[in-house]
Amino acid sequence: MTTVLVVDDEAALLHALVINLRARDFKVEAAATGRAALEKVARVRPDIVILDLGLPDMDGIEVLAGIRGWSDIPVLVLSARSTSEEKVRALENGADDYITKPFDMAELVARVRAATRRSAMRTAGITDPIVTTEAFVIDRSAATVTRDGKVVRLTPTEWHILDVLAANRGKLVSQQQLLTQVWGPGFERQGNYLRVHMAALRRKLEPEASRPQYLITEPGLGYRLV
Amino acid sequence: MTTVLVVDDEAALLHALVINLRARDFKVEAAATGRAALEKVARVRPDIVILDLGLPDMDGIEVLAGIRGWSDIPVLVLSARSTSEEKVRALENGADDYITKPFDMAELVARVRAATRRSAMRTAGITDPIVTTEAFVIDRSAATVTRDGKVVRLTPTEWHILDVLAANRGKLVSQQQLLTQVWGPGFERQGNYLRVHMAALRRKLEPEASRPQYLITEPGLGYRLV
DNA sequence: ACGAGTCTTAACGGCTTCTATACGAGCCGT
DNA sequence: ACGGCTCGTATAGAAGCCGTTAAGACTCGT
Repeated sequence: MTTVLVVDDEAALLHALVINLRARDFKVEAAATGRAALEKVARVRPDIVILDLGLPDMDGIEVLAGIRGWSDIPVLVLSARSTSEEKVRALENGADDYITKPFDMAELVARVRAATRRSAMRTAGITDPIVTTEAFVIDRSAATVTRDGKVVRLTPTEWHILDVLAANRGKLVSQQQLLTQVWGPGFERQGNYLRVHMAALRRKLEPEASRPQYLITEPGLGYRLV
Repeated sequence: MTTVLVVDDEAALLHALVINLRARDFKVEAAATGRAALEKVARVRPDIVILDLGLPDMDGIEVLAGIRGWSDIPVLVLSARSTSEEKVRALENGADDYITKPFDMAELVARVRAATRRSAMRTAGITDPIVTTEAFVIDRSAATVTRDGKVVRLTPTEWHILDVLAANRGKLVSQQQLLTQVWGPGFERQGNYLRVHMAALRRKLEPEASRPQYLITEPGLGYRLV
């Protein structure tokens, strides 16, 4: 779940923000001073910060700079000042958005979503989705299977099937699910396709194709990768 | 240099934007209709789009959706409407920012900078600008390939393909992905383009063009650079 | 307006892969 | 023990995909 850190010293506004964001399925942390904000950013590691510039203990831009000194998380600035100088100053100092008070709650939430969506894209591709068993390794992003250090050549449909199974490793995947995912809708009756290609997969991946240890069939239901 | 595509049908406003952005060291392209905008996004590949929602030929949100269908570039929406419904609609549909007219030019430029800054972070940290294989070296920032110490001359399309593959080195890049990234949306069916240009690439880069070692084809799925 | 370089388009052959079918093995409840 | 059902295996022909080539269309600079 997305964690939002809200920084504001007005209790009423802070409360309103917390309530509204919680209602929209965000996990919310709150801070009322610049010092507390910096501390919480470091400790909680939120996915986004909503920062009111009018804080009692330090200048809002300083807080922003303090965050930007070591982190790239999106910061959405909130302020009563609407002059373009103020906006430009915040944006040039690393803010991702600038909203003037009073603001509309729906818009603010939409802007929070937009900012997190973009920053999530960045971290998305980093972790390679690799599924391992004792006998072989499936690299879903590279579309390769390695067994005993050697890449196993799979045909397109074999790969598709294995990919679906790997995506639900351990879980049971029904035949219908597999058929529609791999062949598209309308092939739900072609259970024999599955049998043929599962056999090919086992021949290539299982140590003993006749006694499957990893590509398990769940009679009457479907298949499972363990 | 950062390239920005400005989409607006009011000649005066369009001109003002172009002038101001050029003065701030942006490379600027312009479009006056939704259709022209979509075409230019695919051809020019700007780093950011400034999109006025009030276009004569199609709904601004449609244009936005048309871009988002295949590309992640930042889109900054411009509109005369200031209701929160409109803002939310644009932001939920993939807009990165929403500015209401009339707007301050300095603020707009600051917001453009903020959006490009964030999107640049994404491509910077992840992909190494230089990709090396045993046979040749790809310098993505200089757009050159070196083989045996000599620069290999590539045609624009060849380079574009190689660039996409290099950005995902080791990973499988599907044919559709390659086609939309290189030719733009609507070319997903032209698999033969890929065949022809991949052949040319291999002739120039592979030691043995008939037995590819680096530009690997994964039948039925796509290509991979190793 | 011309020419060099580039992209599109279409066709073909070779090879791999999928489909479709048939048959045997195993499991289950009666 | 037996019939019914599902699953695994084998195989031959059909279909699909890829690499290659070459010719026409196009773009650009001269």
